[in-house]
Amino acid sequence: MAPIIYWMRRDFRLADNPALTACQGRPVIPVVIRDGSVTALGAAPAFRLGRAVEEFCKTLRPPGGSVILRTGDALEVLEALIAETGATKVVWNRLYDPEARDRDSKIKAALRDRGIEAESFNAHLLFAPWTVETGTGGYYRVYTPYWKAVRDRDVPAPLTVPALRFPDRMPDSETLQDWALDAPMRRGAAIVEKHLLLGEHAAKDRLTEFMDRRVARYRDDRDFLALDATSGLSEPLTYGEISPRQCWHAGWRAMVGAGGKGAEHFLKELVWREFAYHLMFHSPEILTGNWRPEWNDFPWQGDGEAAERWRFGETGVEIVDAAMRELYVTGRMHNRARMLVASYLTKHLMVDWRIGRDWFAETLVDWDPASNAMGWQWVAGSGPDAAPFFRVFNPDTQAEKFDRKAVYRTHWLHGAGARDFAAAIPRSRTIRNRLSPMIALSEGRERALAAYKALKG
DNA sequence: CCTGGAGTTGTCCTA
DNA sequence: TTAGGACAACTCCAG
Repeated sequence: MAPIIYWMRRDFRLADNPALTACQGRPVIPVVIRDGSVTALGAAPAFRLGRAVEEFCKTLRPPGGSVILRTGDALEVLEALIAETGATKVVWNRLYDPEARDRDSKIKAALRDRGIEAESFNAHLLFAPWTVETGTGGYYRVYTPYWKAVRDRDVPAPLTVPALRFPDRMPDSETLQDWALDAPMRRGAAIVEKHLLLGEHAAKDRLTEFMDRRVARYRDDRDFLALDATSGLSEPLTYGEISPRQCWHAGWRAMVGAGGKGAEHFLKELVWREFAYHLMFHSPEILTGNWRPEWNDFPWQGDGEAAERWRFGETGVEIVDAAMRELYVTGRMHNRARMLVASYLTKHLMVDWRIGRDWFAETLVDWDPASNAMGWQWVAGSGPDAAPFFRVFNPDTQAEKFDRKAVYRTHWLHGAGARDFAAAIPRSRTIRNRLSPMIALSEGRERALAAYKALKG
């Protein structure tokens, strides 16, 4: 019986996996292709992708199955595998960024031209971007109406784990060692590794634990930087180790149960992820340009000393520096801290939001193109449904509110986190403590607001 | 077509 | 000490 090729990209799970489920009954050949979309990844996302592949291989059942690794143009790799194995069908779960859509649609057409079945599925999102539209047929530019439009929709129940079988002889494969996806991380890899939430089992356990123990307090506690009060699920969601549908149904069960308002807020956060994809699909320029073109005239600062000090937590503003260290050591950052450091970079330092976007793309293990671009433009003020520009975060006020006892700052500036940071950064760098801020907080605020005012006038 | 309510996450000053 | 209003209009979106 001819095998099916299952092309894996961001869906490293067995449960609720439509493409994998479509492989039932025939021998399946899972393949990961190192094409341009992989080589273009930042250091942390590339490293994390490799770990996702490795972990997925361990969960494959029955044992004996494996994931085939190949390098090259995706269509050429798939065609080579078809020739080698006699496969007659290729399946995958869709991605929604513009480059992937362009690549995948061409591949689908090319395969079908050659008489190969090609089928793709939605697994990465709750709501395919084109299925949500305003009353007049446009796309949503404001979150709340988007939320109201989708919150009561039926979401299909998650699929169960399919029964798989593999060909008697698998095609040749490269190895993860060959790929060396962790190489750009250098000595940081071993440190970030300790903080990963890795694999399908761990993600499922985390979701269960979150719904059992944390979600009821989510609304009240999620902003406190030193608490483990958020879901922490962005990372496995990015790599598809858990599906948004699994999260959605768990959230709904909690909301009608003991989770209440906290669970509702969790669902809204999940829908922010959907909204980001909705925007990226209908307005892909959000990835690269100021979504509001008037911001093209804002005097954005380029990549200089200010940006470099920001990246390595040397701004002299403790809460900002602590957060930047958290990012470097763990590959993640608390949601509120992300807003705060983004506000500081784009407003107090007036550095172009794209410089921050790129650093996050380099360092976040939960990096997602849609959420990252939307988040940066939201804070910078240049995006859809953005915060008003006068809404400038004051790092001192934020620290007083959300890190009152300085537990977070102390950990990253003077405690175990500081030691991890010292061990993670390039050897060529020396840690500089007690730096003076580049600009006083009030002065930075006034300067940014003045530049904004000039823009409007 | 018109109308009107509303808009994730803030800060600062004044009374 | 604390609560309320200003900050800026503007766009979005449903009815």
